[in-house]
Amino acid sequence: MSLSHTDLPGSPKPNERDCQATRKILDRVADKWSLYVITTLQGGSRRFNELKREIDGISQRMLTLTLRGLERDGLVTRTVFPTIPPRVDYELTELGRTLLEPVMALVAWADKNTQAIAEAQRRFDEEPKPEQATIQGVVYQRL
Amino acid sequence: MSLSHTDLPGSPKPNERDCQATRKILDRVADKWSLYVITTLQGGSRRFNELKREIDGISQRMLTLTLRGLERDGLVTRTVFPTIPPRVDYELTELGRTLLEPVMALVAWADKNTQAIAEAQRRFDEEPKPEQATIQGVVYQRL
DNA sequence: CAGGATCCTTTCAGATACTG
DNA sequence: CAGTATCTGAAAGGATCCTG
Repeated sequence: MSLSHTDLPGSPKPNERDCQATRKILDRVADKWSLYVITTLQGGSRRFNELKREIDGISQRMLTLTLRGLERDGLVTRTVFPTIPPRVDYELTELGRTLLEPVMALVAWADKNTQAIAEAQRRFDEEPKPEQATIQGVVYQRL
Repeated sequence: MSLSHTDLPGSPKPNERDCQATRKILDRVADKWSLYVITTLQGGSRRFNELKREIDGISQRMLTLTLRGLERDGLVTRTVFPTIPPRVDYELTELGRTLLEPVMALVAWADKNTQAIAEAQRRFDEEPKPEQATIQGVVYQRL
């Protein structure tokens, strides 16, 4: 499922269409901000600025773009109330709520393994680098 | 960001440390290439170029970077065989295999809902844009 | 309040060349 | 084979200003 190269004639393409489709969905779902928006909308509908406040670090621009993408994919509904000041509510669709289950499983996994990963990182970072070598307990610096 | 708990009103930063940690993990896991590498390693250990061939569209550089990140997080092991030519095997760790379950659930979801999303996109893209308005069945172009 | 439009900087990622 | 190093164009993303 090459994205943009010339496919050689004769190259086997099992079911390239499905692969690309699945891939595109994963690209969206695997997106950092999408994930945050979805989990935040778990608690029910939110207004634009509520989302912005609850999703720490997101800019107004990225929130808009992310919401548009999710809306386009049918995962989120956008409801405009023509009041002054305007009010726009975002809510998960039925499809969006089905996505919640696998996504929350992922979040739960992350929550649970925070410690283990932090320790793995510490070990990795303390490994002797190519600039160093530890020989019989003595550290040598590469010249 | 309140991914896994509710923020009490009035408490500005409940336990930001845990949130940020979870967030970092999600950032890695939600990464496009990480997801592909993990699912590809589901079938057992792979060599570098095997991964490169099976993950279509990934560059050698991104594969290296992704593998380093996963190795650092303790999700993948890297085994070097000092042969000529060299051989390096990558394999999911125990921790990495526990990640497989939520990740595969996500992939299954994407697979299952490809059609629904494609239709939602089609509907969205056919909606009258701000440049157009449909009034009583007649389409007007904004000037 | 909820964005759209711009500008502008930073980061990402592909292509290429080189190495043990 | 399995990388590392470097360069560069493309893209992401933040900051800011403006409007219905």
